[in-house]
Amino acid sequence: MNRRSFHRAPEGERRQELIEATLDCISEFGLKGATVRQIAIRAGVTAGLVRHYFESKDQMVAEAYRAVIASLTEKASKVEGDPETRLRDFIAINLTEPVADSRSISLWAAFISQVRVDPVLSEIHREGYLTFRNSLQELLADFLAAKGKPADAETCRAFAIAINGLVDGLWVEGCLAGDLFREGELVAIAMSSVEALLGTTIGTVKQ
Amino acid sequence: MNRRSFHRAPEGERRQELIEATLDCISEFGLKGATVRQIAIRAGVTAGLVRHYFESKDQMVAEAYRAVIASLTEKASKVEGDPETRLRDFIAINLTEPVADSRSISLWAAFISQVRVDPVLSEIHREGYLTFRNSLQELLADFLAAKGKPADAETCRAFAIAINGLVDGLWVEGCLAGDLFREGELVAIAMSSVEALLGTTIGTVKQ
DNA sequence: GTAGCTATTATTCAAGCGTATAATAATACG
DNA sequence: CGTATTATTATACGCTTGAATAATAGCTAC
Repeated sequence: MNRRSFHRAPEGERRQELIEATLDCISEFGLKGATVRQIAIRAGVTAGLVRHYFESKDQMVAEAYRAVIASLTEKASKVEGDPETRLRDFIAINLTEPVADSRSISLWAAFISQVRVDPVLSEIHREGYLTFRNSLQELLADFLAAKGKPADAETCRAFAIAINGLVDGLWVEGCLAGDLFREGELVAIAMSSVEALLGTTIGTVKQ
Repeated sequence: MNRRSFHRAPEGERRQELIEATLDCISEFGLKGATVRQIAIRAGVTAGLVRHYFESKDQMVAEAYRAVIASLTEKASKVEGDPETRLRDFIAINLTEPVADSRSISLWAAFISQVRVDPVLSEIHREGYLTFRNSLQELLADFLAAKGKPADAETCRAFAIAINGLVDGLWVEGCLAGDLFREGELVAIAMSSVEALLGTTIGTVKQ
């Protein structure tokens, strides 16, 4: 009858630990391997506790997805400084760690693969995507205006779609096969590509 | 004792049906929901038959992944005509159906999410990615040479990385939220973006 | 301190999983 | 036409899953 000792965690903290453990398991073992038991082990508790904090495993996973999106977007959303600096930082942040790493894309892909299956996840995704693209669009509007270039809504929309695609695509490439690129190569390619797209320098120094 | 009637399928055909059923289930129910039983139902056979054609479920899934990559790359790999036409077709093919649809990205994402988990899938992915990017790189080399632009290996490599990223990123955007874009908008944005990147027209007509 | 609350553990359950095996029906071949 | 072959079905097995329940241990308030 050796019942294991334990300590009571403050409300909220344990929830956070469980969500983090969920993400760890999904990235390491896949959605299939992220079982309630495995997650509990990772969080250092027993399986039953999950249902004390969440209505179901599915609900916990959905909240974990929200956390992923937040971690992928929050850093880039709070860039500061003049428009040019903000644009440069936006690109660099999305293509370097911790945003660009294999854990991130594992999590992202795991959830994307469920978008068709689970309408809840689908809605969470769409919300996150639009927020991200809109913040990029505003950033571009400021930047183009500062450069004295046409910055009407339609132009900014097209640029935002293109640059969002470019950055996302390079992010995927880098996350999945970072070893195929030289140090800083992806960021450099992104910078010069954005300059070519916008027809302006963004303050990067050509080698 | 009503044993269900059945017909014997020609060798290879049944394998193909099972792989197709596997992909259907993964895209509709996720990797988790793609159980042997569900796959068998989709294929119109009983579960036991899977093990008659494949050593294990995992092996069947790996072969299914090969099929996905093939379907995503084969159309774009056999573009024909002069370099300019081939480049244009390459872009258009990747951003319109059937390559760009929600089923494709569900499958792609499901496998990407397993790349860290399963070394077999990881190797299959890397192989497919490099093949795809190299064919794009050759395409660009031909195109730039035809346009009388510098086409050294390093330049082509950087362009291939950037354009591959751009196309992949737009592909993801379109697959996940096609309804957010106007008809043909993504292709148009891709075309004009590639023109800006390469500093050349590629024969598209500006609206 | 100690009574009460609840966070946490321990245990149990039915359902579903991948796989193994044996029975059977469709085909191929002499 | 009969027989061997094997693709297919049917059934069973051991294991894992998410969830429900009961027991218990740590904290808080008085």
